[in-house]
Amino acid sequence: MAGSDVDLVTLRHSAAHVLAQAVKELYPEVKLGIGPAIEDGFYYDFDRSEGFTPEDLEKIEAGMKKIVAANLPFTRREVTREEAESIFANEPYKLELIRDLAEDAVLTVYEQGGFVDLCRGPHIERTGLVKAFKLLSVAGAYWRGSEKNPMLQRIYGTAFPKQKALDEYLTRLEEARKRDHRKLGKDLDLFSFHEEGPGFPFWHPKGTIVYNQIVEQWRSLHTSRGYQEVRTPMILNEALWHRSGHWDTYRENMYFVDIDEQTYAVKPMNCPGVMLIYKDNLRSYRDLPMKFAELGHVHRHEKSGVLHGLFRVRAFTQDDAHIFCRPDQIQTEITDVIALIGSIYEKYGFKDYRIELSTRPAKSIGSEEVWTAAENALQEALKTAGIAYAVNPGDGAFYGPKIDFHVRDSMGRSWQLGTIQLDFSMPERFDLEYIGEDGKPHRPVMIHRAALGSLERFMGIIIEEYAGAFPLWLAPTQIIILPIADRHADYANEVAARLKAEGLRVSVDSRNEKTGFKIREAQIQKIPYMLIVGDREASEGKASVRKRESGDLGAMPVDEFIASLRNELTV
RNA sequence: GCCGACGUAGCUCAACGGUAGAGCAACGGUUUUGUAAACCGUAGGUUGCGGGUUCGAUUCCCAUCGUCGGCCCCA
Repeated sequence: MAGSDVDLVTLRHSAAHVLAQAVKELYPEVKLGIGPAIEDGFYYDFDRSEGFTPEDLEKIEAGMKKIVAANLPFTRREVTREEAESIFANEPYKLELIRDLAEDAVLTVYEQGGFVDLCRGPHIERTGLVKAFKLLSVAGAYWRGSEKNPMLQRIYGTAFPKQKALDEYLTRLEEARKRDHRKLGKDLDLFSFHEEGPGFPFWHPKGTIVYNQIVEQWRSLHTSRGYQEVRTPMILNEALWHRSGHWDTYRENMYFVDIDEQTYAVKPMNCPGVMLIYKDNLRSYRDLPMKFAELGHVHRHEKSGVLHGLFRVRAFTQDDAHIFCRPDQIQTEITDVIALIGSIYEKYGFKDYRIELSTRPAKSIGSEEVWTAAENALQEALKTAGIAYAVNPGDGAFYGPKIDFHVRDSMGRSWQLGTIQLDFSMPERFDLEYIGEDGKPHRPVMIHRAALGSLERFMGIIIEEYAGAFPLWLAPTQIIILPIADRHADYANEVAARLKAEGLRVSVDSRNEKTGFKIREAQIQKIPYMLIVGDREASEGKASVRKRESGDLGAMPVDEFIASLRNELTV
């Protein structure tokens, strides 16, 4: 398997070279950036003032087909720095790359059909091997990934060894589009966005039911593990944010309001508010750990270009919690949090997740010693728990290092959900204390953590995960009752009342429509169960059950149906 | 924020310089219906918002807001 992965990478990298060759042949004035293979394909960056139109992409694709048909050999050649500089004399970006290569680096170029590119390789043998490829899109991308650099035109494409694999990939893209949460959110009437508040989601009744179900599950798991739920204010005065360090490190993402000649900030994070709760009482070593959970609605002024449905919004609810503990409790606490997060994911079928440890970022607060201590503590906790993890240098929060949970969904996509952040700085800044066994004040440690990350993003993820077909416990409408004709409405309402009495979410479709039509609509609305009731059912106290996934299950007594739902809900 | 594309009825789309059109949904009627779409009719839009060009703009130009695909960021 590993072998074939490498081949795919090589194939795509070579396809990127073919793309660059085609572009250079069509538009010789274009300057080359870089063109690597990426997870699902490849891209190549070009500097061209006019950009590329979809028609240009078609021409380029045709050019690539010719190059593939010519079956040109790729040849590798080692060159001296001087040779390289002369070959790429008209390619400023390549020259920059050459300049930045280590003194003793071996420079290589690859050539096919007169097109030469600076490249480490490897490549496939001949262009004819690029059998199945397609250019997908064009987008701006900063040279070397920095917004300080010029923006180049990036052409994305993908390539596979066989046409069948390419077709399957394109079908998969199509499938992913069908389950896009933005589309399903509209189709299923879950939420909306409006010009009046870009990036601020509006939860409709059905979406709110799903949201509340998630919260209910979250809440019961937390209270049973000793968390105490709190709520802190949405806006707090400027002084607090200076003290927390947000003013200096996070201000550009914050909203402010001026009232009574004071500046208030809308909270972008919940921690400073919770600090005040901790400080409101004298704490004993016996009180620790204290675990304050908060479904905190935070606002962050994200740049307009990054907004993306529910995945990236400007107001969201973190399933936050702050654990205040003694230094000797860090490991147990972190181990507990890891276990809790795992049990929350399990309910959604997310069993495949990986953990990453992120260390001190460039923009941060706190001393070197404190950071090292915090990073070591997290690492120790992970090692003791025997959990494998990768390290992301420089990716931590400004107040401390963190562990992130990345889950893989049913479509193989990865999402960052949970996070555990260890913080020695904030307790320092807020001068938090607890009285130890020795009767003297000591500094507690704070652990910030979230399991779902943001309820909004999580909703987006599970909408796509389930393609809108929520499991019974989450479904906005769990059961819809479909009376065959007007004369069955009373019986339908009677059955509905019995189900409602059981706490089930049920509705009755008594419209003047044919049963086939009502079933079709209920299927499109992805309602888990349909109960069809007519003369036969009414006379026997039964209901014909139709399940969303498996269709007609036949008639059964209403009690029996209720019992089976009870059973399904407790699994 | 940056690059590019796109905003037409509740939804999905058409018309692309000459008085804005379809399907679905909505509403009214007929039908009383048995496991994924009955039939007939009615209504619905200062074409995102603001300027400009033109005899005339949904169509061309400018600006602005929003959305989409990426980049930089990020829960």
